[in-house]
Amino acid sequence: MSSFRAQKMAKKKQEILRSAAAVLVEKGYQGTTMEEIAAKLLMTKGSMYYYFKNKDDLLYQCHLMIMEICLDGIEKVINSELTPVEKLRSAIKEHILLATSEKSMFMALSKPNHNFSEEQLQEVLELRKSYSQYFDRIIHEGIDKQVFNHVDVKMVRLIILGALNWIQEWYDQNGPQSAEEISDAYAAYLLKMLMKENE
Amino acid sequence: MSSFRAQKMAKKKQEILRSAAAVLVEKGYQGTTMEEIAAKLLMTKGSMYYYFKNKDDLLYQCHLMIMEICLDGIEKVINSELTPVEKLRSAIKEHILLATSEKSMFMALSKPNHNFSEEQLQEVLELRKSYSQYFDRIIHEGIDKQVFNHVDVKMVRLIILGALNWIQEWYDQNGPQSAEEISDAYAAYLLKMLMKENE
Amino acid sequence: MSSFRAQKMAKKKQEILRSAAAVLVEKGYQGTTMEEIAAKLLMTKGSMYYYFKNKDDLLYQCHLMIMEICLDGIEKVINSELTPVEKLRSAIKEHILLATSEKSMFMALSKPNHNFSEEQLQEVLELRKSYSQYFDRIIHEGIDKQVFNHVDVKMVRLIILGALNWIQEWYDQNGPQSAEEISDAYAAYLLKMLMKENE
Amino acid sequence: MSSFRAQKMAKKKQEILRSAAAVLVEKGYQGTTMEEIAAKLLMTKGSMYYYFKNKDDLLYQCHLMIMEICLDGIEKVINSELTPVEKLRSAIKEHILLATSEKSMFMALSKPNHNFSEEQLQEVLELRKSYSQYFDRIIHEGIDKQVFNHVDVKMVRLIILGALNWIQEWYDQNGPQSAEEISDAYAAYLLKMLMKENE
DNA sequence: CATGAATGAGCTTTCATTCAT
DNA sequence: CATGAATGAAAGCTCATTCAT
Repeated sequence: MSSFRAQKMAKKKQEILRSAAAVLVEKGYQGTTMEEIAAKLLMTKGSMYYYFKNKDDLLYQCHLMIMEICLDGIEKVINSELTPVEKLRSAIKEHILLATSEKSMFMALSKPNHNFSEEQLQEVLELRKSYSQYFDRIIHEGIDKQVFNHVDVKMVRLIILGALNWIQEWYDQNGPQSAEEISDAYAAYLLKMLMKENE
Repeated sequence: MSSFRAQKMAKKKQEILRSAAAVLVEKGYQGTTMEEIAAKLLMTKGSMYYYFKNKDDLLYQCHLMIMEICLDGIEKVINSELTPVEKLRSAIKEHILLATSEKSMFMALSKPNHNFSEEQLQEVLELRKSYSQYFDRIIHEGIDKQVFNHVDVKMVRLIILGALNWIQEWYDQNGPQSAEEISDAYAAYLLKMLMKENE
Repeated sequence: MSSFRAQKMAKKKQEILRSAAAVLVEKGYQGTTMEEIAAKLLMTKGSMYYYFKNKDDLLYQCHLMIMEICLDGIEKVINSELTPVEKLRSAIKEHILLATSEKSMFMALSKPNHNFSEEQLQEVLELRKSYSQYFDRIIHEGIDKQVFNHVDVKMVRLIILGALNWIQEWYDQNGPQSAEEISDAYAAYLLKMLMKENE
Repeated sequence: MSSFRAQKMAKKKQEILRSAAAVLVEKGYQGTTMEEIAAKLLMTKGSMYYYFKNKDDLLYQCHLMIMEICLDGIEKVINSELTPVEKLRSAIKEHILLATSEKSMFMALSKPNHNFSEEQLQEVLELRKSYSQYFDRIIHEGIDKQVFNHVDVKMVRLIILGALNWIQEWYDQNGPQSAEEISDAYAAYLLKMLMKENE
């Protein structure tokens, strides 16, 4: 069956994407070289062109992969039976855990690169939008159920995601705070923007 | 007077830095070329080496300039007679206004580049730290005066600055919200994290 | 076998070095461009970076190669069964033949370049010293065997090597004197500085 | 009188030439920059174009100046009342003294640069030839007067000049041997090639 | 006259990409 | 499939040269 081959290829692709993401995070788009990505996998530069059309394609797929992981995470939250408060708390924690876990390649996400084709760019933005909308949905749900204040949903979501995305800029694996602690604190403070002020 | 010449040179340097910052924001460090910076000023790339030792130097000075502008802004706030609440609100607004105004070259600030010499990196980090500390000071003042809750100052400050810095990622000059509106909303919501919960 | 690949690469490296040496002789260090070295081999300058880290590295290896050829030549002479007189004559002839033969890239040797790293410079100077010392050894042997006068060995050696090295400055492949004739004459005259003056 | 101006200009030219020669010796033709030459004289790059048409011109004149100094030296020797032996000894000493004296810019002489115009090149070669011929003349005189052996004059002269010119490659102002000692030794050994072998 | 400023040609170097084997 | 080797476009940088002031 050709599906065996296809599967094997998909595995390899994933491997490459992971390696690429790691370099991407550290060096940025233009600073990431095919050589370096390949080296991490004990491959040669040339080989990667069997799996990906070109560098842009590779990095594009990299984006997709990361976004999918994120979306998987939040979808699980959305579909759970939690209260809005707990959902938002979970979503925040999930995001931070992903963003700080070693394999996280989140940073690669900022500024989806200009080298992307219009089509690719649209796809990435679409996924981002989906992700945002999941947050919006949680917030709306909270407002509807009257546990959250009547806020400007978009603004609050932008604040939350901004705060979350900034974490990679300063997070240090060996720093004093664990990802766990950070996510607890963040969830607590950010929820204050939303919660009705009586207890 | 030689100071005249020097002044003229300084002016030109500033011009270049501004141009550099603009490109930097759009293309990122590695994506920024001397050619492009120069082209915006109708200069040739060769000319830029009359003013700056090399690309790294140029971009380093770029960082310094931006940071100084930011620091000037917040220092004015700090030294004002405002209440802590108003100070924080002002600092947030100031930051957003700077970050969204045409002169904003804020984005250039993320990930101070790896090409910086150790010395340069230290200097940049030092300035960033100063900026952060000003926020911390305002928060502390609020806590001392019992208008703010007893929060983890560092965490809250990271949330605030994260939210603020993320604005450049989505802010669109021609978008529906003015910088003014955004800053009002941001200030309002972010302050909720801090304010005592009685009305 | 990987040794096959390695060997092929070594061959190519040698080819490049030879080309480099030729240009080096004609244009001097700073005047030598990667482009020109490559052009002679119908390659592109970019390709050369597959074989050598950079221009300095290339030219450094060039030095090493030439010195090794020289050292091989004189070592054969040193280890022969010839009398000191014949050894010196042979060494002189060998040097001139090498210096004038098409493979001569001798001139490249003058003024080992300032771009060399301290380490590289030391290595080159070390090899030069070895070469000089071989001449010294022959002279000493002649003195010990009482066929040469009691001379200041260093001075005489400097005179000899100076005279030899200068040949490239004026030697013309198509000139009236063959390398053979030149080397005969040089050997004869230079030996006069050393020979005992009896019959 | 315009001759006053002319004289002043000539002085300045000489100054520049001296500075240029110094740099030339150390860095080689391509390695010498107008900037560096100017810096040594506390001038600016641009100013030098008032005195010299371009870099090649400057370096050409540099050659001329040096050659003239050399020629002056040997002409004095030639026209003296010394014996051929003494003349040759003097010429050798003179050359070495010039070549090692701090102001010596001899090294600049090797490989008159390819950037010279045909005309300039001819002129330089002409002067060199003159210099060589003076040596030839001394040798011939010695042969005629039967104090020198019947040698191949050209060969011997090439050996002598080669040995002399090589000195700059290794001479070190602070080395163990003084220029005086070196020139004594060189003169003594080189003369042995020529002297009749009886006493 | 001297110079500050600008220019542009030319160099070294990097790197995505290709392709024969 | 994988890779060694080559390519060429583009970048950073240097420097001789020019010119208005």
